[in-house]
Amino acid sequence: MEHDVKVSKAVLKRLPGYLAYLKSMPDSAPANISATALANALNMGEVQVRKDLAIVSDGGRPKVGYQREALIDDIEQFLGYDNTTDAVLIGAGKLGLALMAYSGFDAYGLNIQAAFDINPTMEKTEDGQPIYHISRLAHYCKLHKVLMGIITVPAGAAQEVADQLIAGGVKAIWNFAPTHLDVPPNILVQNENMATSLAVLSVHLRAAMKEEKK
Amino acid sequence: MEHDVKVSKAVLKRLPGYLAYLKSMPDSAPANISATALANALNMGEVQVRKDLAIVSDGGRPKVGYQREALIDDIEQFLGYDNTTDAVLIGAGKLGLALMAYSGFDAYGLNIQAAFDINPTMEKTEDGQPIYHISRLAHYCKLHKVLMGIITVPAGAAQEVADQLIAGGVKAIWNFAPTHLDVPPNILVQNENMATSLAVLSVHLRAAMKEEKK
DNA sequence: TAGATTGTTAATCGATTAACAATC
DNA sequence: TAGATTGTTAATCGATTAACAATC
Repeated sequence: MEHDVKVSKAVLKRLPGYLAYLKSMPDSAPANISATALANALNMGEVQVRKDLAIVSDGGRPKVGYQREALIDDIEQFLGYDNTTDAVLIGAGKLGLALMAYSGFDAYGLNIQAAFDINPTMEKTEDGQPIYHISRLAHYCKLHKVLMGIITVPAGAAQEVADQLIAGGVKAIWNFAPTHLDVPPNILVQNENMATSLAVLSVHLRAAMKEEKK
Repeated sequence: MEHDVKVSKAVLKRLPGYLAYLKSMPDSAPANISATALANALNMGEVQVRKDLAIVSDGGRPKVGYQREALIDDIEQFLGYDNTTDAVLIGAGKLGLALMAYSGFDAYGLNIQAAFDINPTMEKTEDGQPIYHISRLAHYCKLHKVLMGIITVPAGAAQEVADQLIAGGVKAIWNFAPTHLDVPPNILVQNENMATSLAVLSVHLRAAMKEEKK
């Protein structure tokens, strides 16, 4: 388990897939699983899987494979799912409130403490998280040492919100607004942009239709 | 504008970014824009931007750049945003209904015709799109020549839904369920998996905190 | 003309895949 | 021992970046 190695984003994005598959296996399944089996199940190259697993695990045994439970733990630990990250969310609209209500983030160690909005229409969410006016954002982040901000405001307001978050000491931003954010190099912006997915789908569809006509 | 060239996913994912930026410019801005200017605004390499633009546009003029309006049209046409794709959505839960209600997809030429659910609690969405029982899915897709399916059911039901979609002739699947889908090679699955984003963010945060302690 | 900007050709970089030796 | 599986080293592939010639 080489923790100080720089891991590429490509690898990081594959790890949750392994994790989900391993967790989906019934308890009655064998206690061990080989990289080969994992690769086949997920339609991936077995060498790639093996290399990825080598990063998070301290090794499988030839002819036996990896211990399933241990591997799950290793991936979760590597991804930091075992200790909680506090986050705030800005933009208590439909999407924002849906994310606040989503309970599944617990499993990833993400805890959305509070929401902020320029015009809070209620004091608390359904689940009791407070909704504050956006003017208190930076101060709140500093006070509670919040490290992650989730932006679900309209595109036009996103940069301003990002600036406030950074002023408050936030180190990572999960950006659902369909716009580019300008941030210092030490701040990570992860864009959750549906437009990019739609672009890929749309072009594939057109190509598929052309193919059909032949 | 080389349409038959195979374009990598990496390029496709960058195009919406250019498009959004170009569209966000005020009408009062100059009619021309250079790849250099675009690159600076989006913090990208200028050669990369120029190469990407060369794929969709039939060329800019040295010393002048690209015509902004024409470039917007070219990108939209390339991405197929100019002609509508019909889609169905399966899983009329919170996320599913939020996507149905989102009006912004029009801009990408996406039209979600109908929703399906294993247990439809209402006949129509707020906006009047019908919600059918899932048993009618494959038949509906065939009848209406639907090419895209959007899966927002729980992970355990996703594969079954995907199979039905493919049986109905769907060629592209937008998968919001956090699970791997097994599909034939000519079907495109685009995964919208928050877990992958969270993995990237989580690992970055831990590294940032380590850095701080030094 | 000079200079900004384009588009192309070549070099670099990084990630994936293939080949193979080590091990249980 | 034989064979499955691991982990590593080398080769390939693709994408990004750098260098440069073309053009308005």
